Amino acid sequence: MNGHSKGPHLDPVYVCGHKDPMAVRELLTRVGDKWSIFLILSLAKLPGCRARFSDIERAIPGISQRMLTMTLRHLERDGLVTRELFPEVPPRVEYELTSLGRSLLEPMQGLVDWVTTNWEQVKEARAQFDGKQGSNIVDATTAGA
Amino acid sequence: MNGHSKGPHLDPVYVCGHKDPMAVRELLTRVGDKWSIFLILSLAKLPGCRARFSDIERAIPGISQRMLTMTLRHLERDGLVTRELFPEVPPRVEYELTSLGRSLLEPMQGLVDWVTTNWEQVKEARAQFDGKQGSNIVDATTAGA
DNA sequence: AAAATACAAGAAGGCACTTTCACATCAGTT
DNA sequence: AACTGATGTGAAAGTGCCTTCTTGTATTTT
Repeated sequence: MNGHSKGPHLDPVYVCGHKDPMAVRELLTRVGDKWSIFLILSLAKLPGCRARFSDIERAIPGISQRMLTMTLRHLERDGLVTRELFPEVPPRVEYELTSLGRSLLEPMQGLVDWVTTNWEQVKEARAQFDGKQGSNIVDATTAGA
Repeated sequence: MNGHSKGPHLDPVYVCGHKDPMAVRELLTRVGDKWSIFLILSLAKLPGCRARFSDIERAIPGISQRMLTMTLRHLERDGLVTRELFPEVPPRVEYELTSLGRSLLEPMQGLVDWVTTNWEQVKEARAQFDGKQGSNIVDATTAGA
């Protein structure tokens, strides 16, 4: 219907006969980088889903000014946050989740819940898998009694 | 409680006073790579959430054998898919979403729905943002009548 | 006058993720 | 005897994200 042409080096192919996987991957690419989810969930917890630059910086240990700036720009570009500059000195800038950004919180919460419920299982699966790799080389194929 | 030591270079810090953002980011790191979501959603659509290697390969245009193998290994390691090798010649291998993997489909569907509903808005926001950058240099600050 | 503030952009480098290409298996087919 | 099929591994190269460091502003404080 609408010829969507942009997107980060994604072939305009409808995978599996649907366009959903393509678009979902774009979303995951957008939100799955190192810092975006921290920004989104941090803003979500603050009153009015709003905070200034330095507040977010403090809320996310380890983030650099550069990455905070860049991540906020990306989210702003995608319409998920707004940026409001108050021309004071020193400057004050407030970021806020847009309604679009807040609408993303619901499905995000679904992921949060899934992780809360199931992450332990994932870690166990990893431990078991890694254990098998290192020590138990002998398997049914080679273990002909 | 349990000293989890592995994980992709993540500081053991509880961000925002919760551990959720950390774990969610781990999940997004896991599932947010270039191909994982295609694999998961492809398997989800197939009968029994099960398919062989070459079927998945055909279902995902552009994926290389190497990336398909590696992505499947990662998902297997995390307990999201199982791998069953039939020692035939030529070999046959079937992959299937585990119950853990299938439980992830529900929150994933939440993302799919959000994208279906809102992605157009994201694209519009991007277009508008990119437009402002290029041409409309003059803003309220410099435009003192 | 020098320092601190709050925010942000630029350059340079490292590292991780991806891609591409080649190679290996082993029975059945030509 | 060479080829094909189905799955997978290894090496090498490319690409882009992320980190770190530096520079900048204009006012208030010391």
